[in-house]
Parts: sequence; structure tokens; C-alpha cells
Amino acid sequence: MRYSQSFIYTLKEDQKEAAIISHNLLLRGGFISKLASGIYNYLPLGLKVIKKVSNIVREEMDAAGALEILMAAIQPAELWMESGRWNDYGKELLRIKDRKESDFVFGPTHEEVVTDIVKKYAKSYKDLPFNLYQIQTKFRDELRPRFGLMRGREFIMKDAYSFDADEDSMDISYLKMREAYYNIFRRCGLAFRSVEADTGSIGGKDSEEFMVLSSTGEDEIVVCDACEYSANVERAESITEDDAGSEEKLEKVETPNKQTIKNVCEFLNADEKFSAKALVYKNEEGKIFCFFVEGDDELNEIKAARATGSVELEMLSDEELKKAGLTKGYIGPINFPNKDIEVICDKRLENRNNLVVGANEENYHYKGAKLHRDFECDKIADLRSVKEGEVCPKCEKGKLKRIRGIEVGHIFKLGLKYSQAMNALFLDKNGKTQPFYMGCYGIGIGRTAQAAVEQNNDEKGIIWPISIAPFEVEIVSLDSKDIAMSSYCDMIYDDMIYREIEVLYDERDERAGIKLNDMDLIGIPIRIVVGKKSFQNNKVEISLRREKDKKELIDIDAVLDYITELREKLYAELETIREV
RNA sequence: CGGGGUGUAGCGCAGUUUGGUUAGCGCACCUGCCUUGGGAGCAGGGGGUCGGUGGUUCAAAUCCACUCACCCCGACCA
Repeated sequence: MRYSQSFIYTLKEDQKEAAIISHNLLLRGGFISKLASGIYNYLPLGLKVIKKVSNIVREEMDAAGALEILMAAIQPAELWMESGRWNDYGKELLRIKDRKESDFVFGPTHEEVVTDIVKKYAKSYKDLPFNLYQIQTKFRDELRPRFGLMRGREFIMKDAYSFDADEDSMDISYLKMREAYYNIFRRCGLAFRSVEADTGSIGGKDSEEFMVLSSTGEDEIVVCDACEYSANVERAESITEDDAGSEEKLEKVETPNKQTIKNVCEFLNADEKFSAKALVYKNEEGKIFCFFVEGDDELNEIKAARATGSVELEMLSDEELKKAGLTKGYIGPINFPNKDIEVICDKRLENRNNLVVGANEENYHYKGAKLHRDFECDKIADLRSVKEGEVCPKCEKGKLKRIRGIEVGHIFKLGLKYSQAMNALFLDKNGKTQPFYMGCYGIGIGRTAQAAVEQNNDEKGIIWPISIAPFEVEIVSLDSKDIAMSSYCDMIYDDMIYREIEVLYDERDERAGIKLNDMDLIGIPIRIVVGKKSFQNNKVEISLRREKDKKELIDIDAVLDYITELREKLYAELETIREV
């Protein structure tokens, strides 16, 4: 592509709507432009990147035996009523009406549609297994779109759905996808990690998220410094050093105006570890739960939701607390005042002999309380978030660290959950009706592209990994009016096109500074600078974007071979997973 | 949805508190000269219903009401 014939418009100034580097650079480099909140246009450069990522995904999915289809983006409401999600999916589901006032949705995901297709055609175990995937624009009416392509409302996703006859076979399908995902993110040049994930409302057996490591990531993950254990903080567990403390007599004490754990413990001269704090939530059905965790622990709402079988938990307001008969600041498990509320204790509390707890009475607490001696609860569960420095549950030696990541992919074993609900059945060897064992596998294409920028940039701009760069090579001619130089550039440009090297040729009549700065911003990995001084000596400068000050002077006749070699070297580097 | 904030040229902003010339600046864009290895310089030029609607006033970017859009912090997701 010749720069002067392209549609590349760069901006000098930072964009105020961008809160993170990658968003700013994509806007400044002319990759994307915003149309509305969470809705972006992909300009020529941006689309090139999207296509590169998509093609890597496509190649690896095909290699894993998956079959590409393209499902309708607009889906009839009936399907969603059948699955029950017309009601359950909530406001994120964009609902639209046609001219006859019939209800449709713009698909946020395609379980319903794919199941509808599969139901229609696959009726025998002989058809199994198979995996159908697509790369398509989705729409989810997010509460808070942000960070450009990271969390758009309209976004491009690869979604795949596997269908198997039994659990073992499903496990194999899952592992194939897992391997494909490793290949995809490796080839995209990302430093990533797969982590154990919560299966959330989708349910099912196993689930892993693929996280691109970045301090601006919206997810927090827990990793072991000694073994490969890594898990989303929503799910992570740990081994904690447990000091039971001495057994004491239960005693009710006055704690005037001491409502927070900190205040109470300071007042009673107790360690916060030896206290239980109450957190009261209601779920989507309005059922109320009271959770007790140690004073210095953080309640993990995802774990709490799982322990109660809830989809969503919301903290009670002060008025709701009062209405439920609870005394804010003094809620405790002894003589719990409301029998309709389920009381759940974190399992760590079982180890403590001596706890400070609320007395369910204004200005009073108990001290010396012990679970199973002084009080009981309805359920014991793991409710707390892992803290940094705790011991790894897997190797039992390493220390855990909390780091941040961007979720670019997620794989699930769904099991029978959907097939049963949606009546997706086949006949097994014995002629018996069975539901499919399903798996589902997503990758955010735009998010992956932007995550690559977030991970690979410097103060001048983007540093694309060659596999997803809009162009592999950029030629900058510093003096477009010089006939000898220009015709040389034209020649190597044509030669590269002939060799199928993707090349951007900046032949604009602009000053050197403008061209060089644009080149840095756009971030093409290999660059050829043709300037007067070196050209007089029959040389041109070649450098890599990532080490742009390390320039090699190459003989003008050797340039093509040198570039071809460099290019191969950069691709070869992507064969190994980056250490994270 | 709760909390905070912003809407003035393609982008970044000033002007609004205290209403009053023809609404300004930098970048970008167009013309010419000049310059040419890291975002030059000079001269000239184009581009705005000041987010929208209604109101107050002799007079509104500026005051009032309503409304829309967007951004940031929280709970959800690829």
C-alpha cells in the first residue's frame, strides 16, 4: 500500500476519551474511530489487524477440526423464550422489533441458534462429535462500555460450540480447544496465562480463562510463584496459617458506638483475625443471606453466590437491614434474629476458638465465641478472597501473588446444561435418546488486538507483533523528490509485493520528522529508511520497531534477502510461548 | 443503575464566575514561497446554527428549566 493512496490519519495529541494507552494509540494511529459509546468503526489499518487476528483464529480452529459457519446476527425472540433467557438475560440483550412488531434480538451469543441448528440435523451418535464456530459481530448492551475495543457494546467475537456423545468425548473436545487457544495467543505474540475460572451463571464442570497479563486488566488473577497454579481471584483458593487461639469463655461486652470491625477490635484489644464480620445480601429472587467472614478477610461475592446457588447478589441497604430485623454494626451469629435468612460462615471461622462477634443488639458484642459451641450456621463454605502471600493449594509450598489480566478467551465444559434445557437430543448406539454433551469457547477478536497494543508499546507508539501487524514492513523514503531514491523505493516496493511481503510505502512529500513519527506511532515491525547520506553509499537503514535505535546499514542490493530473513526470524520467535 | 464530570471547527482547548463588538487559540486542512534525517518558518485562506428544546432579557456560548450525548469511579463479560 502506498501511503499517499491510503486512508491513514494520525493524530498528534492524546485523545481525552482514552483512559488507557492502547485505546489512545489505536485512536491516534487511525485504527479505529468511535461512532457511539462502545461502538467503533474499524478504519483500514484497524481492519487489517482484525483480519490478521481472525485469520490466526480461523487457522487454528480449522486445524483443531472445528467447522466454520456464520449464524444470523438477528435472532427471533421465540428462541430466547424457549431457552428462558428472554427474561433472564436482562437489559444487556438488545431487543428490536420488525415492521410487523415481532420481537427480535441482536445476538449477544449464539447458544440458542446453534442448538436450533444442531437439533435440526444431528440426530445420531454417528454424527458426533463436531464443533461449529463462527467469527461475528455481537452486541451486548453493557452497563458501562469502556477502553475502546476492550469492552465495547458491539464487538467481534469468535464463538465455538462442541457437541459430544459422552463426557469423556467432551473432555477431549475441550482439550483440543485448549490447545488451539494456546496456539492462537502464542501466534498473536501475547504474554498470557490460562487460569482456572468460575463457571458462573453458565454453569458446567471446568472452565478456563485466557488472560493477557497487564496492569490495566480488569480481572484479577492469583498465581503461584513456585508452580503453574493460576486461578481467577473469583475462584482461587489458598492454604492459610491457622492459629486457633486459646479457648475462652463466651462473654457479652459493651461496645458503645463501635460498629466497624476495626473499631471494635481496637476497643476490645483483639486481633481482627479473631472476629467475624457480617455481610448481608439478597439474590435475584429477593432471598436474603447473611455471610460471616473473618474481620480482616474480604468476602468474595462470586464464591458467595455459588455457595447459595444465586445468580447475582446485591448488598442490602440500611433500610432493608432494619426491615429484616438486623442491627447494623452489631450483626452476629449468636441468637440470629431472623429465621428466614440463611446464615453462611466462611470455613476459616471453624478454626477459631475465640471470636469477637456482634450481639444483635445496639452497642454490644460477644467475645470468646466459638463456632459449633456457641452458635451454629446453616452452611459452611469458602467465601473469602485469597490474599497475597498465602500458600499455594496445589504445590503447598509456593507463595501466591495477585496480578491483573485482560480476559481474551474463555473455554467452558457446559455438559448437559443447555442441551437438556433446550431439548437438544440424539439417539445413542442403543437407540436411546440422550442430550448432547456441550462445550463453548469464546475469543474476543478486537479485545485480543487491543490487548496486544496494551502489552507492546513505548512512548512513541505501538510495537505490533509481526503476526498481527497491519503491515509487516514499512518503507520510508525521506526525499520523495529525489528521482534515484524514489525509483529505488518503487522497485523494492514492487519486489516485496511480488514476494507477498505486506508493505506500507510512505512516499508522501512530507518532512522526515512527520514520516518517522507516524511510522513509530503506527508500529509496523520492520522498517526500511531510505535517506540521502546512506543511499549515496548504496546503503539503506533497516531497523526493528521494537529496537528502533539499533539500525543496520544494508547494501541496496541485499535488502530484499535481508528483509525476508528478518521477517522469518520474527515469525519464528512466535513459535515459543513467551515467559510470563 | 448509583456517584462524579464534560459538551464551543476534524482533534486538543480558552471564553461562561460578573450577559454586551464580527466567538478565539494551538494542531490538522487549502494556496504560495521557503525548507528537507525526528512533528520547521513566512504570508494568505476555508471551516462554528457554542449538544438540543424552551424560557428570562433591549441583548444569551454566558442566566434559568427540561432534555440528549459522551467521559471517569463502582457491580457484569469476550
